[in-house]
Amino acid sequence: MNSKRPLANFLESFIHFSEEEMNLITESFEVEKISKRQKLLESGKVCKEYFFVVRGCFRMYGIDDRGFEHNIQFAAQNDWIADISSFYTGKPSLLNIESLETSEILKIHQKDLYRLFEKIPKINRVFKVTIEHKYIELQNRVMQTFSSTADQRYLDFLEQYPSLSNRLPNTQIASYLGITPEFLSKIRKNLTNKG
Amino acid sequence: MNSKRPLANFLESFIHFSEEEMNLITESFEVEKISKRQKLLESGKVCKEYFFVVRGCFRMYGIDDRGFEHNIQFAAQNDWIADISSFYTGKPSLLNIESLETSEILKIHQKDLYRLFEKIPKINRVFKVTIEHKYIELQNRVMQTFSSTADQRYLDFLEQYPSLSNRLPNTQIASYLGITPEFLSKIRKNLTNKG
DNA sequence: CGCGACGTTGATTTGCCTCAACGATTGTGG
DNA sequence: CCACAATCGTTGAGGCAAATCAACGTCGCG
Repeated sequence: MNSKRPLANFLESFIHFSEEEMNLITESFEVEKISKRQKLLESGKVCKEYFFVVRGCFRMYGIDDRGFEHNIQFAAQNDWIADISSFYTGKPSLLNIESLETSEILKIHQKDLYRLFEKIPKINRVFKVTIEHKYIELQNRVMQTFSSTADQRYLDFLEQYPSLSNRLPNTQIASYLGITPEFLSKIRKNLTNKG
Repeated sequence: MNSKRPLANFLESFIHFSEEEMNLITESFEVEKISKRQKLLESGKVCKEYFFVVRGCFRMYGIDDRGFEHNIQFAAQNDWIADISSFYTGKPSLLNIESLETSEILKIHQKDLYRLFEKIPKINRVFKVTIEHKYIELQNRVMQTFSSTADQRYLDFLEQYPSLSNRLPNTQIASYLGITPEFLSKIRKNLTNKG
């Protein structure tokens, strides 16, 4: 199946898998086309699936007491997304996952993933490394949030995620940075005046 | 060795290890007494060791451009601490790890940990779960930072980490919450007036 | 004892939010 | 293919949460 090629490539970039192993893996995933603004996970439900993004873009976000949304992370092609907290604890998720573009994903159900972990233990490593990456990202983000003002964080975002900042609406970027869209607009105005 | 007992208990709470396995594991760790304000890791150096806290308390923190410190996380007894980012990438750390009390730790060198991963693969699971916990903690923290004001975050901290909030100086808690000690003091005053 | 870390308080400033209003752009159904 | 709604980006006036700066009291400890 053609849309499973990116997953195979992604996995191979970590460890080599035999053809048999790779078949077992890719067969455990299901292709799905996702329209814009479609939800993969809704808060209150348990996250039972892990998603690999083949093409398109997603955001994971929470909603606070006053009804405001806050983006926790984005995921574009060749990235993974799931509410790890809910997935591993089995508790209802506090977060939502939603597409920001027409997208295509590969999804694997929890029980199939656990079966893969048993049958092909070395695939554990891929998921361990993936979480480590996301952990590091969050750690940097906490540090950055406490260290710098919003305009610096915006500049850092542009530099760190050029491919994302091109395609995302500013409202989504503002939500990720923890500021209002209005204030981001003012930051952008200031920057063009200077640059 | 008596001070390795807590580690053995911790590991057993996840998976069972044979006596032989457990010996191999505990022998890979070295006991170390740590005095107050002693550093286990200094920014600029590569984090080559993973630490298990037997007793006492530590903080991991970064220093921003203006010289201000920001606490990323605390670790008390039965918790792990290391700069995972530096440990796994091999790059110099941006963070510091420092004791806040007289403490006792078990430390394992990277090469010994990797040897354990090979010889006793199932121990991987313990470290995977540990990182997942810390990932979830960070995720909640980002969400909380963007959602609520400092007094709410302070109350949440008291509730979530009662054993830490008892023993930590308020300056350290303020640094963790991302506010100044002065402002935390004002928050506390307001709360006592109300309560 | 005297020094350094810690906690507190007040006056002032600032980064960012709130609310309201208004173009521009996109998209969607008739 | 146009009309209209919805989303997005911008601008301005005013307000609030938290920082800054400075001063001072307390406590533990070498």
